[in-house]
Amino acid sequence: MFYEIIRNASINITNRLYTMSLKSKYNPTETELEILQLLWEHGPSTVRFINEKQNEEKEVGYTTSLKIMQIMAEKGMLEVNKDNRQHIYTPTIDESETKSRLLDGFLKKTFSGSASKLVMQTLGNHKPSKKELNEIKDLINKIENQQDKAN
Amino acid sequence: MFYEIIRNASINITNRLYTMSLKSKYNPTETELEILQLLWEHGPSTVRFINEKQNEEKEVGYTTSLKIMQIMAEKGMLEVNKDNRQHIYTPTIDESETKSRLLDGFLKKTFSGSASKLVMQTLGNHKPSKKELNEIKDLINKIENQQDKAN
DNA sequence: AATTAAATACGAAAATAATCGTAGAAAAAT
DNA sequence: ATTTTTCTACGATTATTTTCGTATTTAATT
Repeated sequence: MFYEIIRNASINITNRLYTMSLKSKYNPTETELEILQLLWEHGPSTVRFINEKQNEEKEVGYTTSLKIMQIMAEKGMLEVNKDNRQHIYTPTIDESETKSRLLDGFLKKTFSGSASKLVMQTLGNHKPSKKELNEIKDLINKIENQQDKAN
Repeated sequence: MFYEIIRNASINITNRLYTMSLKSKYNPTETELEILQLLWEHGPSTVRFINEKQNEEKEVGYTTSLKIMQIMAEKGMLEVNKDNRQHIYTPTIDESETKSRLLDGFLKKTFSGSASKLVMQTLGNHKPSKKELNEIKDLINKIENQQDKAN
């Protein structure tokens, strides 16, 4: 029953470790990222489920979702459990790691790598709530403490 | 002498106002953004100049730069002064406006629109300098004051 | 068991982005 | 004046991403 998924998992784990160590092989395209987000949010899913979620936003043919998810699996970004007819797809890549890599790229391309520019611009455009502001301030304090220690 | 550029300018100003009002017509591609950055940084430039700057990073054929800049002009993102043989290209779109639009898109696609998540992630990955931290803190204070006033 | 419904497999087409080669025009150098 | 260099114009090609149609397989329904 579970052989397949377990076998897949172990293969993909080595796979992931390997490719991760040789530096961020995965650059999800826009559509791929959309699907990753859904999978991260809802956990392992069928094509049908993902396709329906996508259709809440915009019309996407079923075979379109299918094809893309198959390609993602081919690339190693997803792993597939084929035990049942409805295959189940799971991301092999870590959400926050992937996002921070995407962030890095965006930062370089758009803000010439200046993190503070980006932060300022973001805060200027979208005022966060009080609670969020406090979280951010806490983080800043932590960073400052670390810097002080370093001196 | 200057007729051409002035005429172009005025055309493009109305153009810009028009298209801006119907919501962000310009979604520069990656290469286009690269070129925009160079133009914003160095001011109106020739293809040759841009191409040489690009080549400091990676090899790009001259006609490739040319073609892309021509396309950008066609789209209305750049305006061209053709008075002299070496055409001079100028962005018609505003740097910070464009960047904040790109930021918005990225925020939606990658952080489901949560500005504070993005800020936290950014600060976590790239610790800014003391000076930058202070700037950010100032901005946060300003935002907090505004919020207090609103209550 | 036969029919219908719901998946996947596969390949091709459409859309978009990026690169380049070649020709011809204009200027600069000889 | 001729040659050489430096541009732009233009079209074609390549690469990548996205979409979709059709065939086939598998399961569910009657």
